[in-house]
Amino acid sequence: VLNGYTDITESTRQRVLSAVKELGFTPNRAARSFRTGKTNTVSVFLPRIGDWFYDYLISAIDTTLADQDYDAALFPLLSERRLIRYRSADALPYQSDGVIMASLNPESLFPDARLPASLPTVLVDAYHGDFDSITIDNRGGARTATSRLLDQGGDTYIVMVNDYDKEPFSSGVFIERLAGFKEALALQGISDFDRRIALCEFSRIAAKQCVQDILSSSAYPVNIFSCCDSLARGVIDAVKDHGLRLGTDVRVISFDDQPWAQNEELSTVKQPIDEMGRLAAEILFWREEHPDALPRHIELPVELIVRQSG
Amino acid sequence: VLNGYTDITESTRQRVLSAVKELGFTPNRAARSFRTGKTNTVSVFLPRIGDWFYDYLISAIDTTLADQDYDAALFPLLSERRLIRYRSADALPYQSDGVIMASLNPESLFPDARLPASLPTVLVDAYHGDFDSITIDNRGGARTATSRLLDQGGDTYIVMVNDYDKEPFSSGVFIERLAGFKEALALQGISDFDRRIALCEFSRIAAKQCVQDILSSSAYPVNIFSCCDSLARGVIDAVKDHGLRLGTDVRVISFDDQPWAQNEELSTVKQPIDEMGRLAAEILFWREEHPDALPRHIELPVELIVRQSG
DNA sequence: CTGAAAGCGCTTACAG
DNA sequence: CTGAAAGCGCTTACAG
Repeated sequence: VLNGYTDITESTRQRVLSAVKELGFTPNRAARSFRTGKTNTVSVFLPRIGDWFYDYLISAIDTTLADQDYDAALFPLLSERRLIRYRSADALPYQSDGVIMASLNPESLFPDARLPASLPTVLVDAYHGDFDSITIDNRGGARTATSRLLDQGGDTYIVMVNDYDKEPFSSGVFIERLAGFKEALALQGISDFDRRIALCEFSRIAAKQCVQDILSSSAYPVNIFSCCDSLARGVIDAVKDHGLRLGTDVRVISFDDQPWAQNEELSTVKQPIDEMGRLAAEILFWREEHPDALPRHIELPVELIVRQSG
Repeated sequence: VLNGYTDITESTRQRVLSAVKELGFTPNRAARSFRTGKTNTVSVFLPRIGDWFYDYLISAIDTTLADQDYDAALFPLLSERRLIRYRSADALPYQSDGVIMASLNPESLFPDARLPASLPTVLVDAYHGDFDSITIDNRGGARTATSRLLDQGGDTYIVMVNDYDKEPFSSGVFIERLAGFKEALALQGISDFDRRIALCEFSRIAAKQCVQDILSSSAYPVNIFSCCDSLARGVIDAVKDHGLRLGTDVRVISFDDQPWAQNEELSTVKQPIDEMGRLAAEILFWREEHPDALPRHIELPVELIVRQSG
C-alpha cells in the first residue's frame, strides 16, 4: 500500500492505512536505502552558498530532483577540513545516488581528479574530460556584448576581477569572458588590450573605485563591459556619482542578469541558470541508465538582454 | 579490526588489512546505520549560508562534531519548497542523530513547534521553552556598549535594521539589542528614544545613507551604537566621507566583532560564536545520555572589545 | 583470540 | 489479491 502498488483491495488498503495512522508508522529510511541500495539523494558540492548564482542553481536542482522524489544534500566546501573529510570514500556525501559539482575543478579537489566513491557525477559551470559536464558559452557571450559596445562607437574597456585565474574562480568562467572580450576587439582590428583591462577585487565598492579614472578622463561615450553583474553594480554607482548618463555618456554591458539588473536597466548576458540546474539533475538520471556511455559535455547558449545601459 | 577492537593477534589483523586493501573494501554506511540505528550525522537547519555568522558557526559545529566522528549535514531553508519537504517525518534531515536549529523559530516552521521526527534538538541563537537552547546576552551587550558611549558624553543614537521584528530576524536578536540600548538610556534618565533610532535596511550602503543627517547636523562628539557590524561598516564609510575623526568626532560601538572590525579599529561587542557552535554540538551529545532531563537554556555572556572607534 | 549465528526493517520474488 | 520467505551488510553477543 505504502509503496504505491495498485493490485490491492480497497478494504485491505484501508486496513493498512488505519494501522499506519494508529501506530504512527514512518518507514525507516536507513533500512530502505540499505535494502534497495538507493538513497534518493543527490550530493551537491559547491564552493559556497548564499550568493545569487548558487541560490538559483540549488533552486533549479531542487525542483528537478523533487519531481523524481529525490533530495539534494548540500556540501559547501567552506573549510579545508571539510574537503579533507570528503576525500574519504565512506564520507557523508557519497551516501547518495549521484554527485553534482558546481564551479569546482575535480583536478584540484581529488587525487587524479577521481572521486573517492564511484557515483554518477556531473560538473556544472566547470569542465573536465572525465565527467559529464554542463557549461555556458562564456566566451561567446562576452564577444557578443563587447561587439555591441564597439559597434556603437567610443573607447571600450573591461572591468575584470583581479583573481580570475585563481581559486575560487578556477572553473575558468572569467578567463573565458576575458577571452571573448579580446576576440571582439581583435575582430575590429584593435590590439591594445592591456590599457583596456581594469582589474579590481570582487566587490561592488572595488568596482566603483576602479572605474573612477576611466570615467573622469575619457571623452564620451565610454563603453564598459563588466565581467559580471556584481561588478557592474559598482560601475553604475560610479556613473551616477559622476553625474553621467547611463547608456548615453557611459554604455555598460555586463554578464549574469542578476535579479536587480532589470530595475537598473542594465544590459547583460543572461546566464541560463535554471536550465543548468535542470540539466545537471537530468543527466544524472540519464547516466544511471547509461553507465558506460562516454562523458557528455553540454555547452548552453547565452542571450544578451538589451536594456538602456548599453 | 576495522572497528577498533584490540583483542586481535597482529597476524590476523594484517590478514584482514591486506584483504581490505586487495578488495578495495569500503564499509557500507547504509548497512551500518541501519544496523546500529545511528547515522553519525547531525542535521543543521539555518536560514542561509554564506554570511559571516553562519560560516563561523558551521565551522565551530564541524570541529566539535568531527572529534566524535560525526558529520554536519546542512539544511539552509532557501526556499519555501524546502521547508515544506522538511515537514515530513521521512525527510532527509531526520535521517540523523540530532538536529541543530540556528536563528530559527520552531514555532514558525513546524505545527505546534514540534519537529516531525523525534530527535535530540538544540536551538542556537533562538529560544523556545520546549527545546535545549543557546543564546547570548544581546540585551546586556547592547546596554554595556551604549552605557560606555553615554559615559563619554555627546548625543547618542542607534542604527537599527528596519525589519528587526520580521523574518529572517525573528529570532529576536535585534529586538533584544534595541531593548538594551533603551535600558542604558533609561538608566541615565533619558527617555526621548524615538528621535535617537535611525532605521535602515540591512546593508552597508543603506547604513551609510541613514546616518548622513546625524553626522551633518549634530554638534560633536556624536555617539552611534550600531545594532551590528554590517551596518557599522556603512557608518564608518559615512564618517570618513564627512572628513570626521572616528572615535573623536564620532564614536561608534557596534555588535558582532566581525573579522574586519579589528583592522577598522571598531569597538564592538564580540559574539562568542565558536562557543555557541561547540556548545550546540555538546548539548546534543549530552542529551543522548539524558533524554528525559528538562530543556536546558544557556545564555552566554558577551564581551565589549574596546578599540579606537569608541 | 576467532568464528559463526542472529537480527536490525525493509523490498522483491514467489507460492497459493 | 494476500501472505510468508529470503536476503541486503553490518554489529553484537555468544560459543569454543
